[in-house]
Order: sequence, then structure tokens, then C-alpha cells
Amino acid sequence: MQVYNTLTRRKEPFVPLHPPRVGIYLCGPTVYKPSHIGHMVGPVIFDVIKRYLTYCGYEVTLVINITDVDDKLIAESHRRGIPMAELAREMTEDYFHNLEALGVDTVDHFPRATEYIPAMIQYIQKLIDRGYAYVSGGDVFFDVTRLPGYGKLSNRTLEQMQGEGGEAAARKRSPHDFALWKSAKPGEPSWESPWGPGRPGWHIECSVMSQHLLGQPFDIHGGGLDLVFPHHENEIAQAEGYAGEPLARYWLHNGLMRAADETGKVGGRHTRPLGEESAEAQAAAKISKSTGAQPFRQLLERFSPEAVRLLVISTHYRSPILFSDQELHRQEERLQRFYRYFQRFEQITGQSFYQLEAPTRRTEGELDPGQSELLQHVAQLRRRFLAHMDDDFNTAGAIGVLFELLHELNRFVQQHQLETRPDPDRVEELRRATVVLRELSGVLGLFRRPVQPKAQAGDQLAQQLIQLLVDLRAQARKEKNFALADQIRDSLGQLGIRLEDRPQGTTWTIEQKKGG
RNA sequence: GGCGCCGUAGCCAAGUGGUCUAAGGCAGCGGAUUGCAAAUCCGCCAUCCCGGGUUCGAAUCCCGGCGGCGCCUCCA
Repeated sequence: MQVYNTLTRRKEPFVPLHPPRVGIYLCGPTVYKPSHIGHMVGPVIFDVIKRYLTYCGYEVTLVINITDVDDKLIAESHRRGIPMAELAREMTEDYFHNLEALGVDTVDHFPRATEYIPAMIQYIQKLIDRGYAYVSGGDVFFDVTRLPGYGKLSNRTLEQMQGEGGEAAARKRSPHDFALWKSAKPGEPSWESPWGPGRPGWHIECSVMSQHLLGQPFDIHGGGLDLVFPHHENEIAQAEGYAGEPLARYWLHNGLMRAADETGKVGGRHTRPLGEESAEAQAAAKISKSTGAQPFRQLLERFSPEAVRLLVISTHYRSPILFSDQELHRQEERLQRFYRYFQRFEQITGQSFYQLEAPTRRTEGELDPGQSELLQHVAQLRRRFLAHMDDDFNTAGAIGVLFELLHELNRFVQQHQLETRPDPDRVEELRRATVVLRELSGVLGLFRRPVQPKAQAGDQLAQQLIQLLVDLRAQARKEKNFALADQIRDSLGQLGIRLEDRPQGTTWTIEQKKGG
């Protein structure tokens, strides 16, 4: 297994520091506004990474931090006239709600910055004692010139930096120094410290909390590409100044989500509608009546969480993802292919796909295909899937293999006419092959539970009425009254109820709500 | 200005020195099946931004263009 390490700018073999244990720290959100789709990228990717490492036999601890004290939180709480803590609670709840919808349930700890204030103060004091930080007018700054390696993660030198130092520049020795502790202005939430009342700077929480929960150094540190500088660079500076050894061994950064109708990343400072220059993008903007930065909750009213998960992992994690309604619809279509097969499978075997017991460990999933041509193919596809995942978590390639596997299963059903004349041995072959689909899709966090029909299937009465119409139509077809049969099908189709005449009878499904 | 990433079919997207006359999906086209559909199956649908170079061999490496994107102090 190899992973791309931002620190070295190349792929390296993945070797944990203390196998089988693996520690992962991912930078989470600042909870001052409802989270948007961009905030979901990291959690979904690292959810998959943890699932895969666990599947490979590692014991993984995954930490995502919650930044609940920060300038933007203060500004927003003033604007809304509520305490910062209340704002943070509300927005953290929103964040958790979204993660749950997406099936991100592998996170072991969600440490909050405000729970670590005393630890941060101690940490900062030690940095001062060791000469890496200095006090200046109630603020404490990190002196970047004291750490020779500063800039190694983002591959830049102090000379190359153009920053002016911001509003605190006058109190800094160098404009590139960054705040460890900020003194409180009147009306701002604050904590007592040796340097007067104030609050921690942005970066210090991650160094402190990761060390507390995972130790130092730990294995994998993740985050969005936009955090490489300054956030992660500064985390490294603090941690190395504090402990004299590296913070993390592998640095993994995910690409950013972009809205098709805007430039720049979703929710970024520089987002603006595209100008006249791009007619194509303008067309895309028309299709998408949304901007990417809309609250994720709103997006979930129009698209299934599983489509969002599929969108996120259909691109290699280091690449940017282009986001639009059209793209999300496409993912819904892709999912339907699997859902239809699950239905087919259940009709043939009488068993729900979702109830199949699949191996949860890579070594347990080795197949013995015997003479079965199907299982031989499936074993090969499984190997290709794992090879993709072993190569820097190439989920996009792995999903391609999943579709090939699906195709293989459908073909088998077709070839052996399992829907009309099921041969028990063939059905058992199919079942064993489908278990592999369950096993591999589970690694990606896909198809873990039956989908909730997006448009509620209605109450029992509605279902009975639909069934009544389907039965009437069956009668009409029997009598060759196709005009009437087609009218029923078309009319129900208008209502979003799709009928399919299959060998075993007619099935009906309620189509996904359309967002466009 | 500095650092870095990217440019593969109508669209999305794997592949990064030979098994690539390039995976998978969406859309489209032909056929099987169907009363007609839907679904499924079979088949079709790209020579990899442009120009040089290295190599027996390049989508894959190097150089030069053109185009897109990110970061350069608080943004996942």
C-alpha cells in the first residue's frame, strides 16, 4: 500500500509507526455557519480511508476536530445576538446531522477547541520558555525565524512569502509570525491566561489536541489542500518547537469542491459568479439553480446522501471536484443501476442484498472460485479493486471495477435465465459473487442500508391504491386491452411512479425527486 | 511576482514508459428481449490541449507554448 505524502511530494509505502495501530487526524470545520458540501469532502474521504485500513487489518483511530472559538464565530454571534457557545452548539449539531446522513460514522473523537484551553495555555507557555514564541502586548506570537524548516510542507521559503502580517503586524517581529494567543477586546469571549484574558489562535488547537489523542508523532494528518499553508505549516512549527520531533508522518490533502457556476472553491473568499467570458459555464449556471455554498441540509432535500458520497469518491481524492446539480443527477442515475440489481437479486434468491453477510477483513475475503467461471472473474475483479485502493486510495478506479462487477452479475443472470428458470447451483454461484459486491462496496461505505425512498412511498393507503391499479392493468393486459394498460402506465408515470413488466410480474418504484 | 496542481470521447472520470488500437459512468446509435415500453444483455462511439525532444517504444519522461485551478496569515 502506498500513499501520496504532501511533505515529500511523492508516493511512499504506507508503514504505520505502531502497527497495527494507525492514528489519523483530520482538520474539521469552524462552526460558525451551516456546513456546505465542501465541508463534507474530507470526512467522506477519510471515512473511506479508515474503512479500508480497518478492512486491511489495522486498528484505526480517526479524529476530526471542531473549531468552536474563532474570529468568525465571534463576528457571527454578534451579528445574530447570541452567545458564541450557543452558535457553536447549533452549528456543530448541523455538522453532525450532515455527517450522519452521509453515513460517516467511523469518527472516534470530535475534540472541541474550547475543551482544551488550559492545555493550550500550557503548550504556549512551553513554546515561550523554549524561545519559539514571544509575548507582545497581550498577544503571543510564534517566531517563524526560529524554526529552520519552516515552509517545508508548503514548499516555500520565508523570502518567497508576501504576507504583510495583517492587522497585528505592528506587534509582530516578522510579518510571517502567527498568533498563538490573541488578547480579548471588550465584549469578546475570553479565558484567563498568564498574558491576560484572551483566546487561542487558530492553529494551536490542532497541535495540542492531536498530541493528546494520538501522540506525537502520529501516522496520518489530513485536510483540504487549502490548509497546507498556513494552517498545517504552522501546526508543524508549533509541534516541532514544542516536542522537537515531527508532528505526523504522512500528510494527505484532498482536492477542493468547486461549483460549476462559480470560480474558486465552494465557500471560498474569492468565489464570484463567472463573467461573460464563458458561455458554457453560464449554461451550466442555468442548469444549477444552486450555488455550492448553500447549506448542505438544503442540498439533501433534493439529492440523496448516497449520491453525494458517490460524487465525492468518484474523483481521485487529490483532484478538485466539479459540483453541479447535473453532476449530482448523474450520480443518482449511476446508483439506480445498483439498486435495480439488488431488487433483481432479491427476486431471484429471496434474500435481501442488504442482509448478505460479507467478510469484513481483506484476508477473509479471498475467494475459492473452484470451477466457477463467474467466481474466477469476480476474484480477478476483486484483486483489481484492491490494487486500486492500495495505490493511494484510488476510489475512482475502484468504483470503475465495481461497475464491471455489477455488469458481470447482470450478465450471469441473463445468460442463465435465472429470473425465469432458476437453477439452484447457479443461484448459489450468483449469491457468492454478490457477496463480493457487498464486501467491496462496504469498504467504500456504499449500499450499507436500503435507501429511503426519496419521495415517501406514501401511506399504506396510497400503496394499496397503486397495487390496485397495477392489478387492474395486469387484467387489461391479459385481455390484450393494451390501450388501457398503457394509459395506466403512462398516467402513473406522470405521477413519478414507474412500472416495469418483468418475468415474475410487474414491479413499481417511485422515482427520485428531480432537483433541476 | 513566488510555490504547486491539472488539461484523456458530447459530458464526468481511471490510467502516468510496452498487456493502452486507453477502465468505468452519463448521454447517443444499432441489435436481442418486450404487445409496446422500462430494465437487462450483445455491439458501436477517443490515439490522450498544441509544438519540439528523449527512447526500440510515450497519453505516460524532458523543453517550449496555450488554457484552467489552488495557495501565498486564519478558508475543508
